[in-house]
Amino acid sequence: MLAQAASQLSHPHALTHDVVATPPAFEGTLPYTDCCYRAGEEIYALGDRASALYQVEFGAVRIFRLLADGRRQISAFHFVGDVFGFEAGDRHNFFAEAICATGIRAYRRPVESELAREILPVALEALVRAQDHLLIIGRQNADERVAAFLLDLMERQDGLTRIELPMSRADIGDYLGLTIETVSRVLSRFRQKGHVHFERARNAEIVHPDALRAICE
Amino acid sequence: MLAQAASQLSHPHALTHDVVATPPAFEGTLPYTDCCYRAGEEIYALGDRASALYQVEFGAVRIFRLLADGRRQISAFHFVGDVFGFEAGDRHNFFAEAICATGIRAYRRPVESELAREILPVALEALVRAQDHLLIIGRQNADERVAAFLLDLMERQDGLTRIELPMSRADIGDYLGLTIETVSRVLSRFRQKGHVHFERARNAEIVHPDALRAICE
DNA sequence: CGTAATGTTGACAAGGGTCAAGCTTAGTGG
DNA sequence: CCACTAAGCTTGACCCTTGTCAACATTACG
Repeated sequence: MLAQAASQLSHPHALTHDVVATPPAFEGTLPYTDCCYRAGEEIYALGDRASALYQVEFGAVRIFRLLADGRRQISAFHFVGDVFGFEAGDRHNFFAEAICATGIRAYRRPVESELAREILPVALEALVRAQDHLLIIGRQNADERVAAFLLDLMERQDGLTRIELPMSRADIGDYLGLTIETVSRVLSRFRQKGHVHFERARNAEIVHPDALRAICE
Repeated sequence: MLAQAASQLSHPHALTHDVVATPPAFEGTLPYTDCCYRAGEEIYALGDRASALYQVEFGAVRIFRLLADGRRQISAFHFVGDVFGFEAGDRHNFFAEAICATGIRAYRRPVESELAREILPVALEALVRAQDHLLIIGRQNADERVAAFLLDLMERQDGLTRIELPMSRADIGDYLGLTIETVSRVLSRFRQKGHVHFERARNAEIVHPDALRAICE
């Protein structure tokens, strides 16, 4: 597993281009460099100059904002193949951190004219995702939110019922607008009902996807 | 007031181009037609072909989604000058309705290559707005949400402390992820504390903007 | 002027948050 | 290799914010 090799790296550092087989997002169009991050490491911070586009090669990334008192809202998780890091201005409006040992391909930001065509589809998709998320957080209860989250994870992991949850319960809570405790309680209830089986806290088998679908309507 | 003239129209219909002085969003680049809508009228529905971009000339628009059981999440309000209606695919993912008598300029959707450069900035801005909204709904309480909403309205109405709320309490609730009753109670509390003065339910004076800023941090 | 839609307020209930204790797991160092 | 520790997770008890239900007030409109 690539993540194992990566976890031994003490600092993010450039790799050669042929380490990983992730298909490039901008095939043949943009120069890039690869970089590894350990769990919890910052990829960029709010206010940093937005000078690159990023693609996840392996691992997972959380994108978030903070309120003055420390409350955190995770607006997105990114997994293998996902592209992120484009911004409205020339500065980042968010923080990005590696959730676990993570490889990132950084594409030098193309000039404005080319950039538009390249990333508009990605930006529009991100917009739809953000608005879906808004519906979930604004109008669904804890059970519905967690069910939708598990189904989303499943779909993004090739639809396989065995899923990994690389993020902590705190991450899930901050993504769904819930507390750690509520996330934990809902997952326990799903487990008791037999909808999900947890081998470990971060490895689950979705036993009855349809039960979850029925919950989030 | 243009809205008065518009409110007499019985059906949406094309206007000549020189009725309103709103600066076009795509000056000289795209052909357009103008159209009027009455309060509550649908501009487009989920699933409709996304064949145009829209700009508000006067009035206000709500963009929303529905859950199967009728719960509604308003993802955005659009006011004079705002551009909306771009989508990830070739179909609309949302409903758009006029909140009050509203004039809309519909630009024929440009070909893909031109489209990208035109609307990328608008799309990125919408993304930031959606993600801001996510933080508010996911991590702020009722007082903070309503305070942030009032300040947002104020800023978008030229920063003047006299603001209009064209939308109903139900709209505000569905935008902020609250019920009508909670919105009403919070507004009453703000009124009692002297932060806001309501001349009518939909006309307010923000007496102490800083008090509201302090509330939403 | 009368009616329906919209908004306000109150009483009560419940979903989810807070605080606290205990359990599991992974990582570390002897 | 095992024991210790810290971080992460789970569970329980309690409480608070917000939702629900209902009555009433106000406004807009025909």
